[in-house]
Amino acid sequence: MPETIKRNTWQKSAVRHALSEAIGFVSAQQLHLVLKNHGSSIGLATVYRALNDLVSSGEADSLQSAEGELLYRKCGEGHHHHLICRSCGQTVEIEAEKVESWADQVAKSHGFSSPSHTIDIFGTCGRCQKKVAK
Amino acid sequence: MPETIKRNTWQKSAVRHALSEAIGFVSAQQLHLVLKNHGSSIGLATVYRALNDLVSSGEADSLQSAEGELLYRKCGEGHHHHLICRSCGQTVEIEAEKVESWADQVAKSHGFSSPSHTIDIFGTCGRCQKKVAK
DNA sequence: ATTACTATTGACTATCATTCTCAATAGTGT
DNA sequence: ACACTATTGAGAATGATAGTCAATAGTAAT
Repeated sequence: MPETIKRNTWQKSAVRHALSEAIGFVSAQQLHLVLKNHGSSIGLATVYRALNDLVSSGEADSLQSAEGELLYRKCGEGHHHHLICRSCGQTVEIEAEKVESWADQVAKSHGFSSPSHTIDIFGTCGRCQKKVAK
Repeated sequence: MPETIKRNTWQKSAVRHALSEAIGFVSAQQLHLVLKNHGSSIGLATVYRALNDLVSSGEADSLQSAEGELLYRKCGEGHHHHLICRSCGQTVEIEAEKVESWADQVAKSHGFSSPSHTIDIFGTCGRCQKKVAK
């Protein structure tokens, strides 16, 4: 029933592009700032909307930071998880087939259906470790 | 240096108690409502403060819901993870030693130090599956 | 008990990310 | 070019959580 036809706007492309330039995970606010600084007149609400679209179309991944902020990242194919640097946000995509199946199995063994999971690893990357040891 | 002596107040006990009565994870707001409904005059800010204390003293666990809300739960000993029902919030504590060590190993192999992780499994529990099939 | 000290409280305000509203604008197919 | 409507942007609204500060109430010593 809700058959809304999607349109392509320069705003959406701008968000897509800004996201692909970003290193690691970025927040909607950060992206908006970057776009503004580059002279764009895009609105904050639009950035949020575009980001939501990208996530639901599978072009981007999102996760919550420790502070509850939503962070976004352009992502490759398929299902995967992340190893994220706590201080600089640098991200490494990791595969976790074993853990995936473990999670599904645990859910089933407790009678839970349609399992999904949240698996993310945080740490301090090599570069940031050196910085701290200044 | 900051050596603040903790005091025991009926408010803290109330929060502790309300938390232990709760099934699964609950939000600070929910707890506050429950306490109010039971005639307590406790303030919302105090519930938040008490909850934070409980978490940092290890008496409770916290995690973020899909909507970014912080949820709390009284917890047993040691490090563990959760299997949570999406619709009723019922929680099962699960052990995941294999996954723990896997996570640490992945972090180390990428040069990340002091690893921590977020591993939670969501699903629909047996009871809720039946409800839906009404 | 009384007192002095200060951690804690509660009502309120502030913050901050995210979402909503709605009139104005701009893709899209004809 | 034209109508149709998805999308935009500015600002207001929401909602969770944190901060402020005077008043209150644990606590230990008297």
